[in-house]
Amino acid sequence: MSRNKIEESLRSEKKMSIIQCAIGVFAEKGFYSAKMQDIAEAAMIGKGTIYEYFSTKEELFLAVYDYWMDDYEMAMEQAVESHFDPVSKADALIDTTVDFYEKHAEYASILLEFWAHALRSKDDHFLDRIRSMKKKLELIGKEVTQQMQKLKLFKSVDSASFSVLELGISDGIFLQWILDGKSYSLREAYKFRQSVIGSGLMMPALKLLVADKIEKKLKKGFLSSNQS
Amino acid sequence: MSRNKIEESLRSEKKMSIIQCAIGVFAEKGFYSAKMQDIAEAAMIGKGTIYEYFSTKEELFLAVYDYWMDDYEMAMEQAVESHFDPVSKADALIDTTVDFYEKHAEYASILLEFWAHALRSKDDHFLDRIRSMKKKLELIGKEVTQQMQKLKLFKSVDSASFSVLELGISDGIFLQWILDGKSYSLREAYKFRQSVIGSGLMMPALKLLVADKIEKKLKKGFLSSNQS
Amino acid sequence: MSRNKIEESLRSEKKMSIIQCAIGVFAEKGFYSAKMQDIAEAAMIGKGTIYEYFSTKEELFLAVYDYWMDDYEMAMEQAVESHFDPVSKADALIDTTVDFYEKHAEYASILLEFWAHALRSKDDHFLDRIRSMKKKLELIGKEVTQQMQKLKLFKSVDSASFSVLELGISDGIFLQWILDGKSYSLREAYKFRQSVIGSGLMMPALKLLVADKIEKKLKKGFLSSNQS
Amino acid sequence: MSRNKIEESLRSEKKMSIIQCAIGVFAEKGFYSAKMQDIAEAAMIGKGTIYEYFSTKEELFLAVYDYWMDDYEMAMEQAVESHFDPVSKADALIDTTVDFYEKHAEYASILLEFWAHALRSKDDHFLDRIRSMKKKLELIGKEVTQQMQKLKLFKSVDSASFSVLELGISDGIFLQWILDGKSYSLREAYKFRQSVIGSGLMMPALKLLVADKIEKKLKKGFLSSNQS
DNA sequence: AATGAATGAGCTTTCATTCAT
DNA sequence: TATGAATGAAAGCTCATTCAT
Repeated sequence: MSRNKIEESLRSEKKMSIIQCAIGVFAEKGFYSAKMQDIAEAAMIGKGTIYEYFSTKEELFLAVYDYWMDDYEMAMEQAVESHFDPVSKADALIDTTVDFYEKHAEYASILLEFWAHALRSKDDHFLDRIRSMKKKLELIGKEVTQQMQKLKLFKSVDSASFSVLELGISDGIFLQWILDGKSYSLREAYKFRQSVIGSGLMMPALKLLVADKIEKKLKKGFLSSNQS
Repeated sequence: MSRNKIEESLRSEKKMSIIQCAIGVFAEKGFYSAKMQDIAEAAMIGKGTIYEYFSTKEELFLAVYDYWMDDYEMAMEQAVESHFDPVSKADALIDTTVDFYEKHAEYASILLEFWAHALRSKDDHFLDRIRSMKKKLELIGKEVTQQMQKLKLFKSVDSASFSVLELGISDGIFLQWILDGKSYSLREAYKFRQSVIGSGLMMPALKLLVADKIEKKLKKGFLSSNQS
Repeated sequence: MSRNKIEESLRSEKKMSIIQCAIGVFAEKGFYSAKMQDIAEAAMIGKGTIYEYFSTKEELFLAVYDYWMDDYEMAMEQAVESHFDPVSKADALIDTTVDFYEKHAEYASILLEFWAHALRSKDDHFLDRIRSMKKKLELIGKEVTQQMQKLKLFKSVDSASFSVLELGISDGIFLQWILDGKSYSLREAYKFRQSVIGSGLMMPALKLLVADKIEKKLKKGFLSSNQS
Repeated sequence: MSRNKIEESLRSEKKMSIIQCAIGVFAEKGFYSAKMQDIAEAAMIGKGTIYEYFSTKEELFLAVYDYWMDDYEMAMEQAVESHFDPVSKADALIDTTVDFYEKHAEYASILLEFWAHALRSKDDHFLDRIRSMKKKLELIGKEVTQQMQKLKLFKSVDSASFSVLELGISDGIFLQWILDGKSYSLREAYKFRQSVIGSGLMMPALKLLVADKIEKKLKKGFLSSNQS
């Protein structure tokens, strides 16, 4: 590696370190109550040093979001790529999402605040990031849905609409879970959701195979604490 | 009405007026960027006067949320009470929700911010309000679901879990709709959701009646702009 | 006086009080080293209060300059108006200038800094003030010069150019006096200047009357400390 | 040249290069707004390198002033030395001054700021430089004046006072010229000044020779744009 | 009750200076 | 010698809150 590249890499590493520290502070205090001082202290650097890497607090906030979403996106992409049949893919996507959300549950407030920020911000910078992320996820969902349909596993349904709906449901469940104080299993909630939806969209062929399991799941719900 | 009561009533009216003006300001600027001065100006009163009714900015923010949620709650309660059969009730709930969300779309960022605020706040004040609201809505959902099941319209499903899921889905769809720039019809998205879920949970008796309609809806999706 | 006017007047008074305190601080420390805190302390008010009257530090600086120049301008106008013959007017103008400069000698650095600021400032706000002030003084000088010429006391000279020159000379002498540590009498320096110039521009009629006096003045100079 | 001397010389050269670059930056932005970074960039060296040559920003500012004044002083000394008769010397001094000021007009704000700085500075460091410079120029002026008197070209006038006055006038005219946006010829203004003063101090012998020219100059002034 | 002038804690951001390399 | 990453003191400005009227 050339001298230049090493420096570049060091710089990038330090940037990451700041971002990681910032995540914790933003999550705990929120964008406005998080002070640059706090973040600097968390990263054990001088206040001014942050400004060597990010020109404003807002930019750092954006970087935090990006860092996080890149992580999620990569995980999701890997999930689809490592499976061949769409049913496994769908399962893997849910698993990945649940893993991610469970791991980052404490940072949920950042997500909410970021969305709020984006909705209000004059420039579309923030909103654009969110939408570009959503587009990618919608695409993944759409493809899996279409594969399901091709294999006659799913009824005929507008795959784009369904993908958007799925995304909304996913965020919605996560949100409830957080607001409910994580008092139940997020994974079970996702599976329950899958049962409800699957129950409606599966073609008879597939349905027969899993009908019993689904029926049981529906009856059981996800609120009882001891899940099998 | 006694002298005292009249005064009390006047006081309450003024409080409402402040809240109503505050909603707009909070929605536009967000909690932190909204200035007490802005709110005072919007309400055409002096800055100090706000403090006669609310002791801090945070308390006013809380009042704004309460005011809003009370509205929603009342509308929802009225929706269930004015219908007898559960199917109409379910339809009415959706209608009410869509009406409410469409009407207050511009205030969505408050909701997000409030949630974020609540998740972070040391005291559970904020979170408690949210949960108490959620409990009420979950109860309504649970009852309707149980009625559906009693009438053999719905499959056997844990009504509490289902109600929680429904709430999450509802918020999730709204959120996507907002983040997507309200580029499609919120009502159609809700109906699509209903078709997906209904398709899975309806008992054959009910299903036969609406199978065609549902099938069409699923095929069509909600993203095409000109909805019938 | 109406309620409104009283308030307006109080406000104006407070503004003046801030300006007066700011003059001292700006003079002592210079624009950049003068802290808003310092000025607030000098005025015995809170830091924030200054911002109720001036929106930025720069605006306060401008106000300080204006306050000062208005003073000077008024004194100069009064000087010309209270005399009828141009010779007395010229004497009065010099007296007024010397009085003013002697009184405000300690604030000279503000003047210099203001000029420097004006020369650099992107917007012509500052420069415009200076020029408008200069225009007024030039006009006064021009009129007196023309009156002198009309009365055949002065040789034929371009009155506008002469007025500009006089202004430059006036500022220049003041500047030297300050930089020389006020080691001689400013008034004597001005009179010396008047002798030098008068000696050149007076018509014989006037010259004869004052030739002796002028000659003495020129010989004596203004550097010897004990002036008669 | 010894190894040591060569290094010394190189060091000195680099110092000069920094000073020259600093002049431009100080002039454009002013002492406070000029950033060491800007200066480093202008000199195409690292920020830290400046500190190898100047221990503080203030010292660099001082060096800039010295560099500049040394230039002026040398030019003035050369002007007197290269002429023998005092009239030519006086003309040469004016020419040199005008040349210098015209060439460095853009740096005028530095001069003003430096003066302001000097007047305020606790230590007399800055003020001493200015005074030592002034002393040299006053001496030059005094000698020329005395030569004029010796040759009976000038009336009897206190040469020291006159020299101080001349210096003040010179700075004053320059200042006006700058503040007036250089809207007229600085050289013409200086010549006009010379006519006014010369007219008063010349002895009849010299006066007769140039009376016509002077009279014309006085009538014409220096404000009309197309000068002959 | 209603007001808005006054306040000062507290913020982000800047930048001269240092120092390890 | 030359560098520029790191630093933290410092300052302008904001705004929730207070309180005299």
